[in-house]
Amino acid sequence: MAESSQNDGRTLSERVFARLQDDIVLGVLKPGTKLGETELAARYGVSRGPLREAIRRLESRKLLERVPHVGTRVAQLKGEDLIEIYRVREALEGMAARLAAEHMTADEVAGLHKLLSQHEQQQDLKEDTAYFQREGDLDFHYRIIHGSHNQTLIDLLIGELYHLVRMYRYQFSTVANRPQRALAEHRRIVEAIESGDGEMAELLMRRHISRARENIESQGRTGGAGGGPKGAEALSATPDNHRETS
Amino acid sequence: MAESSQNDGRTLSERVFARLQDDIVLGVLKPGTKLGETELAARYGVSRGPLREAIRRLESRKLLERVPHVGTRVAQLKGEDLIEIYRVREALEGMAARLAAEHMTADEVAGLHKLLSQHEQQQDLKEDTAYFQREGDLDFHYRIIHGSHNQTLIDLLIGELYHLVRMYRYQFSTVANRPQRALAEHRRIVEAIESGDGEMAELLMRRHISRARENIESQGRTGGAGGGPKGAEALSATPDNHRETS
DNA sequence: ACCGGCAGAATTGTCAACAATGGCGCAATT
DNA sequence: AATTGCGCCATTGTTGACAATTCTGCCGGT
Repeated sequence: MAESSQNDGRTLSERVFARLQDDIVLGVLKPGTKLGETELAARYGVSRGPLREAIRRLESRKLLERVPHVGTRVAQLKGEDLIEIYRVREALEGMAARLAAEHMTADEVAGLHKLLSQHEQQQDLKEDTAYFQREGDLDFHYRIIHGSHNQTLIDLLIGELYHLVRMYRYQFSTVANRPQRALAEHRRIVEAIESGDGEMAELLMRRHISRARENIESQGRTGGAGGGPKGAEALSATPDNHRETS
Repeated sequence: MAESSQNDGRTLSERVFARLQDDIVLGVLKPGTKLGETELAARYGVSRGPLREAIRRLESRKLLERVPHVGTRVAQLKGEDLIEIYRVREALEGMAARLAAEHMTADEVAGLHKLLSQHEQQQDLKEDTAYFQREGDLDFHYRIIHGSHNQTLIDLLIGELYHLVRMYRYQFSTVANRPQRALAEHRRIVEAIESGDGEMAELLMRRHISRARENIESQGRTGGAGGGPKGAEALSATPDNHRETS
C-alpha cells in the first residue's frame, strides 16, 4: 500500500529513483554517506545518465545533499530540522483536517473508523506493535491528508515532507511512547471530521502534532549542536533514542 | 533581489535551470507549450544531459508536466489549482507569521516598516504601480516568511510554492484590486509581529490570504472546467482577467 | 467514406567516452 | 618540523551517438 516500492516503473530513471528513495528512507544508505555516481550506477545496474536525473529529484525532496563538483551524500538530518518539519506539519495537516471535515466522503470516513478499530485491537494485544504503530499512525495521517481533496496539499505533505518524517523514524528507530493518548486524540479528530466541524478538526490536529513536537523537543538531546564545518565523516547510524508519537 | 535570474551559476545544469524557470514564470514560454528537448537544448546552447536534469528539477516544482516517452510541457494551471495553493498559503504563511512574531530580529522588523512606508507612498502617487504592487506585495510576504527563521518553511514557500504564484500573476496579468485594504491588513500584521503576538499575527495573516482567495473565487470564471483528455493544443496566453490581491 | 493496421519519422530514453574541476600527496622551502 | 606550492589522480560535468518508444501519415479493407 506504500507509494514507492520497486514496482517496475517503465523508465530506468524512475525505477532507480524509487529504489534509491527506499534505500535512503529505510536506512540502507546511512545518513551522511558519500555517494559516488559510478558506484551507485553499478549498484543499480544503470548508467550515470538516469542516475543523475534520479539524484536531482531526490535532491529536490531534501533526501540528498549535493555540492557541485564535490559529490552527493545522504541527507544528514539534525534534530532541529525535525522540529521545523513538525511546525510545518502542524500548519499543513491542521488545514488538511479542516478540509477533510468539509470534503470527506462517507466511504472515507468509514475507512477512518475501520482504521481506528484496528489500532484499538493492537492496543489490547499489547504485543510488540512498534512497526504497526509507526506505519499505522502514518496511515491515519495519510487518510486525513487525502481526505482534504486538495491535490496541492497532498503532494506537498506526502510527496515532499513525509519521506523525511519516515527517514527520521527509521533512522532513530522511533516508536510511539504515548500510544494510548495518541489514539484518543485520533478518535476526537475523527469525531470532529465526522460531524463536519472543520474548525474543531483543525484545532485538534494542530494540538495533536504540536504535542508530538513538544515530546520530541523535551527528549531530543542531539548531542553536538553546531556541527563541524568540514570534517565529521563516518558516524554510524545509532544515535541516542528519540521518542515521538504520531 | 529575486532569487533566480540568470546569475552564472557554476554548472551548466544550474544555469539552464534558472533560465528555464524564469522563462516559464515570466510567461516567455506559454503554459501548455510542448517543449522538445532538442529544441530547448539548442535554445539554451547546452546538451540534452544537463537540460534533462534541469527539467527534472522544474518538474518537481510543478512548473513542468512530463509524460514518459511523450514529452514535457509548461504547466497548465487551472483556476482550481490556484484556490488550492491559496489554502496551502493560508496554512503555511499563517504559521510563518506566528513564528516571525516570535523570532524576528529588530532589524527585520525595521525592514518591514520601511517597506510599508514605500507602499504607502506608492499609494499616494496613484500611478500605474501595477508592477510594484505585484512585486512589492511579494516582498512583504517574502520578508515575513524569512522572518520565521524556519528553513524548512522558507524552502517550501519560496522554493516550491511561490514560483507557481508568480507564474499565475504574470499569466493572468493579475493586479491587486484592493490595494488600500491590503495595505491596511499588512499594517495590522506588522503591528502584531512587532508586539510579539504570534497568535494574532497568524490569525491576521490567515484572514489576509483567505480574503485574497475569496476574491479570486468570486471573480474567477475559468471558462472550460474539465479540460479535454487529448486535444486542447495551442491556446494563447490572454485569458479573462483574474483579479486578486496579495 | 470511415475505420484499422502498418511502415516511416521524429522524439525520448540510455549509454559510453571526453573534458574539467576539486581533492590529495609529495616535495621543496623557510 | 611545519607550511606552502605543485602535479597527479579520482570524481563530477558534459557531450554526442545509439536504442527504444510513440506519433503521423498512408494504405488497404469493409
